[in-house]
Amino acid sequence: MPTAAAKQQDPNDSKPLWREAELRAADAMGRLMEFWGFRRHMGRLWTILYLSPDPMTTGDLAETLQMSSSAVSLSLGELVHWGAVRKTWRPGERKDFYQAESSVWKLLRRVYERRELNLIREAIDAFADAQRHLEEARGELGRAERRRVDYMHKRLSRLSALSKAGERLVRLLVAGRMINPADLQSAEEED
Amino acid sequence: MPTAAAKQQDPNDSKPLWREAELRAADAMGRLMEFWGFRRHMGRLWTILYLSPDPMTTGDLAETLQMSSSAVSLSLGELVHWGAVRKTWRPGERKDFYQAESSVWKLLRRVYERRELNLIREAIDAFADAQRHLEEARGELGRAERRRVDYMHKRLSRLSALSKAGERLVRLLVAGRMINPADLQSAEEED
DNA sequence: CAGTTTGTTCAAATTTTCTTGAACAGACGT
DNA sequence: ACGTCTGTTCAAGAAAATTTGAACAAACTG
Repeated sequence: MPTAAAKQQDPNDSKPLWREAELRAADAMGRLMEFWGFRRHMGRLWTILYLSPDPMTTGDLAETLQMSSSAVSLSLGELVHWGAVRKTWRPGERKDFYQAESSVWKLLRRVYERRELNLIREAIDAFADAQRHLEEARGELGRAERRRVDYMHKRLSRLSALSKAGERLVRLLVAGRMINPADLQSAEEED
Repeated sequence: MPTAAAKQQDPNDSKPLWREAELRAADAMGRLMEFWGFRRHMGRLWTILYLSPDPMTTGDLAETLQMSSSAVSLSLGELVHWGAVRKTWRPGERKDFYQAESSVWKLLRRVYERRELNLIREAIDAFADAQRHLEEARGELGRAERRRVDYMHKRLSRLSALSKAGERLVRLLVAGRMINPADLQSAEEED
């Protein structure tokens, strides 16, 4: 039975010496991207492209990362959708070529813009909704419950304030403007 | 066969009118926390505690959120570990009581500190390792491969610079100091 | 126009993660 | 010291996600 090592060392494969280093870097970036809410493969693919001087085909990528062509297609498509990878074209070649959009920062900005800002806004809405609910129900309550509801209302206001401060902060980040994290702190200190 | 609605309306359960609002807010926060890399339940639990004027027991929480006691125990333990929830004690009562640590900002800071900074540092190390690998291998390569390796080396330097800028940025955020996101941009512009 | 080559989509299968119930352990009151 | 109540841990089961191979579609070649 062939060992894992034997399987890795395909005799006809002129695997470059630096491939291992490349893969390790790609994996580190994959982990990072996973933290941002992407698939690990997306980070790996992007890195391989980023480190390559020339555009690559899906076949190259599949072989380098030992992925199935469908997995490559899926994650690569998502990268293109996020603007992290560009499809390029080569005269005389039938295949599509891909190259990394080199601005990581641009990519991160887009992530925060589309994913995080939306989430925060949804939360802000939910808090406001909850408050409205409380106000409507307040009339029908006894004294004890009314106190409890008032407490919740106040706390929800604080969560709202905090979320709005967060939203502002992310918007500034996306716009590349200076940020003062102390704003967040003060948003929950005032009571 | 009892419908879901019937199951929810336990006749003996004096479910307060505002419970629904509370749950909705809790869920919004759960989603947000999920984005930070936590379990949704952690956000939900924390929110219920945060909105409650009095400390609560695990039983209260399990009932409110319809969770099993083990699930409560698990997620609550993690919240305590992260410093987002405090165990409090009540004279004459045998149960443990829990209350939310009210500073969300403190919690977020801790997240960035422990989770994100570590990840970034690991990535920085991986990039440096990869570069070292390349340097070692460089001698044994032909001309074409050498050019390729040099390219990778340069790109890895850029990734390193970017990661370090990110690390700095997060550290400033954690310290509550002013942040200039333009640093990130410039980290990858210089070539 | 038929035959290749390349890329995408989809359902099935695998892997991973989450959840649960039961067993265990600790603390308290009698 | 025993029984009861509370909280935690763990292995089994359920749910969710990722991955894959195969079928399909599209674009080019001869």
